[in-house]
Amino acid sequence: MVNNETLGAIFKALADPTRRSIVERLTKGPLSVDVLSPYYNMSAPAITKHLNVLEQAALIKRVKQSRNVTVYIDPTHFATLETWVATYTKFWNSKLDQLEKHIIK
Amino acid sequence: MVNNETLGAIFKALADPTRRSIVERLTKGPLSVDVLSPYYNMSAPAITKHLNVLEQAALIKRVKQSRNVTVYIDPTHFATLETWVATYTKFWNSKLDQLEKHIIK
DNA sequence: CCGTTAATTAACTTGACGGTTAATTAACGA
DNA sequence: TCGTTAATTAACCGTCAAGTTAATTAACGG
Repeated sequence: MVNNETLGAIFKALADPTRRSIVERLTKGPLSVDVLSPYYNMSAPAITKHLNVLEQAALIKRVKQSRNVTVYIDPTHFATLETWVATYTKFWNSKLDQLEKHIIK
Repeated sequence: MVNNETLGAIFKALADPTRRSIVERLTKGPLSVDVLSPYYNMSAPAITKHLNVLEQAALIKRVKQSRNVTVYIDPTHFATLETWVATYTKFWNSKLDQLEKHIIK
């Protein structure tokens, strides 16, 4: 099973709309912090904090090159998340199957 | 695309370990509140609050029958969640494919 | 060398969250 | 009828999260 603490960090990270938006933008390519800050009408430290949360959940990676920090998406935990969700949808589908059989019978 | 507000409610609801545990237990069958309360060494009002959050995210349903409330899991939003996650894993898989082709070439 | 810029850290404020106890509502049952 | 039980609501408390501004670090460039 998936580590429960890890799972909590992932859900907590994705509960915030700004962070979900950042993740979505990152699928279109890596970004630097100074681009994100004006986009969200938010101070640079606020963005830094959001990135910390995302990084702790291992949903992103930061690479510092001289002064500039580039932010990349990290796919591993999206897979973790998918696995977790899948266990529930599978469960439900099997229930539906049972129900269907029951009705047919 | 999936409603952003709905998505926030779902992630927020699943960010708490007690609520994830409740959801997990509900897959084994419906429950009543008075069973949950002692199990988590938690007051009944605390459980009520957790159920409110889960219900607002439409992850569970409550059915009151005379004095007792039975709690059921509601699968619709697990599907919503799966859809959302899938868009990211799909994105990533396509990136991997591109990378693979690039390496091979 | 010095001013500017990118990013983080520190310190603070505000509001939401997770828990509590006490009070309330409503239904059961001896 | 009246005490008990299931559940929720109300009011409250401590902690954490999300934002701010100010200060700090480090690298760029004229």
